[in-house]
Amino acid sequence: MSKIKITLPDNSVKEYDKGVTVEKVAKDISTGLARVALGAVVNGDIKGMQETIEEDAELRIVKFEDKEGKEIFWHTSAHIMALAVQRLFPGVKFAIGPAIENGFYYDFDTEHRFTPEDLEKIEKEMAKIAKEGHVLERSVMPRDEALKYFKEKGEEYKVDLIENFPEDEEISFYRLGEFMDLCAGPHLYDTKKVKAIKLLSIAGAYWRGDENNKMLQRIYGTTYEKKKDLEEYIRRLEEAKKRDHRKLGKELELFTIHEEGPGFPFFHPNGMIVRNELEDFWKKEHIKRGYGELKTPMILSEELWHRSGHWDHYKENMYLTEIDENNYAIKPMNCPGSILVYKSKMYSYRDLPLRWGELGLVHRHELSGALHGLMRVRSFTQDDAHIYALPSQVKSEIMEIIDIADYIYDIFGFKYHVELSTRPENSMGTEEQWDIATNGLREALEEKDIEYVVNEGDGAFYGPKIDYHLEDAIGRTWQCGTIQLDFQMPERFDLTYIDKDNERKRPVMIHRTILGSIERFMGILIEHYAGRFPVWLAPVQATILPISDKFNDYGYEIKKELEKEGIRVSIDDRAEKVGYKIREARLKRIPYMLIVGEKEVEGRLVSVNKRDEGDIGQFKLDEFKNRVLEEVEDKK
RNA sequence: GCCCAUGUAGCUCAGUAGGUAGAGCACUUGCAUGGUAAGCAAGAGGUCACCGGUUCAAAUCCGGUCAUGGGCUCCA
Repeated sequence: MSKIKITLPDNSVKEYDKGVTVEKVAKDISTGLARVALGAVVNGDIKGMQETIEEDAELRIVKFEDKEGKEIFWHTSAHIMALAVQRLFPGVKFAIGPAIENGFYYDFDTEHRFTPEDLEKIEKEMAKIAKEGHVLERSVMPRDEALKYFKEKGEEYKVDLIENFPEDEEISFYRLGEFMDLCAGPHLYDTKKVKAIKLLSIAGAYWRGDENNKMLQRIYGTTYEKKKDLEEYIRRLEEAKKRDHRKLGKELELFTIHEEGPGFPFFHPNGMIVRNELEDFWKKEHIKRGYGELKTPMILSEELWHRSGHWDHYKENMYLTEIDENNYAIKPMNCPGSILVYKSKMYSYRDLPLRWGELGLVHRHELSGALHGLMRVRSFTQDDAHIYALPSQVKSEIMEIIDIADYIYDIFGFKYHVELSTRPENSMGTEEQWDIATNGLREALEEKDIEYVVNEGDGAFYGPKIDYHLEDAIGRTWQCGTIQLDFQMPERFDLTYIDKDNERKRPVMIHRTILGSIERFMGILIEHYAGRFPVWLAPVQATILPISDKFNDYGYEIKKELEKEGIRVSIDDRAEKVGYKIREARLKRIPYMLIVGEKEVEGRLVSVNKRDEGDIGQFKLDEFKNRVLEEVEDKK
């Protein structure tokens, strides 16, 4: 048997027989790591304890705290759940069961409808299996044998999976007790480490995520090594729910959504303040950067949408209407409107690039089941802009947009990730145009040194795009900013400029948003700040709380003073105790409370209570004024 | 759109083996004039989402509709 050299975590090198298991190597590590080992990273690949090492390698032990460790742990947990389901509900067919971000799921096909009570039963069975301490046994089978095995068992989904594997590969299996599953691993050595189990929800999911396929039943769960960690996770989930923008939106009187208009949000006075502040900020930043502003109509003739390609590629999502027996559509996008403005005159190459922004209200028919608070609605305002550029200007324009996005997201303190979305199936244009456009975006990203993931086939029908994804309170990500490069619309609408050589040429069009939609962005902002908006966005910036109604007059006096400076200030003149008023102001997340009583009237002072900080002392009215104005100016 | 769950006062929720509803907060009024997270008391407020069926009787059982929530992206 040939020998291989393995470098261990303490940098010592040991010699082993080729094909040694990770388990064996782990046991040789003297530091006690083997006890906590869930697997190992070997030459960059994660391996379970059962797997073998075939060549010289560097080995790093993986613990639960590591990303890879959780993956192994939850993957094994999915198998434990599958075994539990097999025991309790014989005849269930198995689809797939991966580890996900905070746990795992498994998809099942059965006539039986799983209920919450079933989840409890399954949980108990899982605990039993974990305790039984089964070792997960890895094995391999040739492809045709594996196919035969699953065909005989009637496991049609496993058969489907294998049929889509490369022809000549061996198929690996893991056996957990009586449950034998098609599986690449890696897995825990045995089930004993799984100590805390919680099944979270039952959901429908299409086989292979395709709505033409059968809908399976998916059970989500999570597991931990320690009970305490599971409790901590559940507590975090509950905390996050408290900052749900739908809950805060109602509590802070920002917006509501009614049965009478599903997906069509109503903004209340408080919400409009946040919205208007955001929009004003947006406008100022864009004027600084050479943008002009447009406002184009919401209803435009059907014929226009045929020309733009939306009719063929986007009709499903459009609302249609009729005026004087002619067909019209409510705009789902702003670009055709912008294009009509462009076409209203002739341009020289000297005029380009043209940058035109539009806070454009669009309507899209989203699937009813996809609606979600402000995050996914049927009418929303895009902070859109279209840039008409010479081909030679495209890259610098894209880089400029990347800079704006950075600048704006940074003000709110957002973390985001970037995706590059490539050509979708149902799209316009030639392969070559798409390549040039996609590479253009890629180069800009790389030149800016921005990390991105490629999202194959998710581009717009007219061009590839760079997307900015922001996180909500519970870690779901939502696309906000987007930069799309478009050679199609200029072609379709015959957009031109006159170049140096006196020839008519085609400009390139860039579609872009930064906030994405005002609605979605506000939703994310609400969750990001947990309703505690920074002073410049807060619907009410300061509230005056007289100690008793004897001091209401003074309260109204200073209210007037502050309003003169444009500070949004309210007064609570009810005959309530100050403790009561403070409680209410806190629940409204008002940044400053100004408490006024006898002491303050005498010295023309305000006693200031700052949100999250409490009493910060007495201020002269002017001092306080300046403090707030500076904070508004600073934005952060 | 599809799967599952849910829908009782403005909000959070209780309730009924089928006999037309209850709490706390909020709201109104009165008393209390109180210095940093809920003062006391009284009052008002609901076609129990909507439509239909079963029944002497339906908020409760059955069916449908609408809306909301979670999921349908994570690839053995």
